[in-house]
Amino acid sequence: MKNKFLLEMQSRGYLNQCTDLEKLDDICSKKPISGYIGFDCTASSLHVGSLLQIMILKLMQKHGHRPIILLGGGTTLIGDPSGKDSTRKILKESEIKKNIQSVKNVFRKILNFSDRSTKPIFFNNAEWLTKLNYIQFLRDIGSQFTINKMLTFDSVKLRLEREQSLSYMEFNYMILQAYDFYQLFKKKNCLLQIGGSDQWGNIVNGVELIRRMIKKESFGLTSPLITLASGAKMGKTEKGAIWLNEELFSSYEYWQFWRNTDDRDVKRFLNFFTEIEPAEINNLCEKETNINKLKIILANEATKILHGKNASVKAEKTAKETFEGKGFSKNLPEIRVKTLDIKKGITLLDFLSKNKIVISKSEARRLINNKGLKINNILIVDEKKMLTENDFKDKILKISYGKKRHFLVKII
RNA sequence: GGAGGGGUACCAAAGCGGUCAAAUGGGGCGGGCUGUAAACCCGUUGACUUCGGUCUUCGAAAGUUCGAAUCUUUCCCCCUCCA
Repeated sequence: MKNKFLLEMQSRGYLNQCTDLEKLDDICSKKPISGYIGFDCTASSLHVGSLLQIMILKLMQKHGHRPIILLGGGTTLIGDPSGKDSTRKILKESEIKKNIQSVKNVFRKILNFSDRSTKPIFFNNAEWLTKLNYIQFLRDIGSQFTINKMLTFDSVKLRLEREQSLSYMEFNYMILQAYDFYQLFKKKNCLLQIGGSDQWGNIVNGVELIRRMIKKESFGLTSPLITLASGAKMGKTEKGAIWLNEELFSSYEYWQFWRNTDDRDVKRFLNFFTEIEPAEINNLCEKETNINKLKIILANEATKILHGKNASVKAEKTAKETFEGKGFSKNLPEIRVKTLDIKKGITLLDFLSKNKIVISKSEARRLINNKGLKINNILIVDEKKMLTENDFKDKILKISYGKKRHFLVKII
């Protein structure tokens, strides 16, 4: 391999499988290409599970290629059966529209829109999919696919083997995705489709469709499925997803997410989720004996890419003040209360549940009994405690839920 | 279409008339150790509570009973085998 883009893909561990790596290498070396990745719009934000794909788009830009982002307004109407045991709930068109708008913001933050030659292009496949004429589509596109072959794809095969139902609607998903690639190829000369390893079947179908329809060559490439050292899938934790949109997951929480990376994942993640050169990462990992320093670098770099330098610096400072100092940082999540409410007095239990720090008062009682609640770093033992003005210093008070979750309560 | 098995908390799985807010394991949460990691150890894991209890929960509804996750009926859903 000689192409810098592909070489870096490989050394960062983004490369899993490619339809024809040698030829792609050749083409990429000669001229800039366009490549696309499709994203579902089933939620108003993407989560870190999609971040690797976005990093790949960013890497394309770095090496002068143009990313195309396909937001699946049309395919989200159907639902991809890949890797799913059951049909997922079907969203309303209006919801999908809203999701698309919201998801676009993440790309605007992460990718570079100022360089003309690599400026990303957004597409919504609803543009062509919703206009299809069924009979025409069957004749032109449907005739290119055999059921025999479709049945052999994992997304279908696994469902059938497990005797889980697969609706005719979902069965069509792969054809539609293949058709997307064909459309992008025609519209923007998009030569490459990238996706997670679970997308391999869908991608190959697209490559094949293009070959059959217009006798042109295109390429497919997949990235590996990332799992955490603990075995869990990247992106969702028990507490909820690690969202990329700030409204759903603050930059401080995001920084904390990376800061809390498992030791065993640190080096991989530096390669996956930062823009530090791979050689430099090797160097760092060899030189730095304190792995926590590396985790801070990871958190800083990853946060910078999504939320910007300022947010990253602020998050690091907040973390430092909160975990290393005895005082409390001004940048912790804030809860505002009115003077009057405090003057009247409120039980701690009511306060915690009213401000959604706990889900129920039982949870709060349990927490106190388990020595997990602190106010201004002082352990609370009395579950009947009242919250009064005396608990505040300069109208501020810190509540800690365990060692990691802290809130500032301000009287306004 | 025929025969059988099953639906229990976040998940898996026991319980099969009262002592069941429901064993056990996993997961989660809190604490300890430590490094905001992992491993390990301890505690906790329906809601409300004046800490006496009260209310809701074992696929859904109705019923039997002093008393039902447990028994009966109907309905819904899943699985296995045969056609």
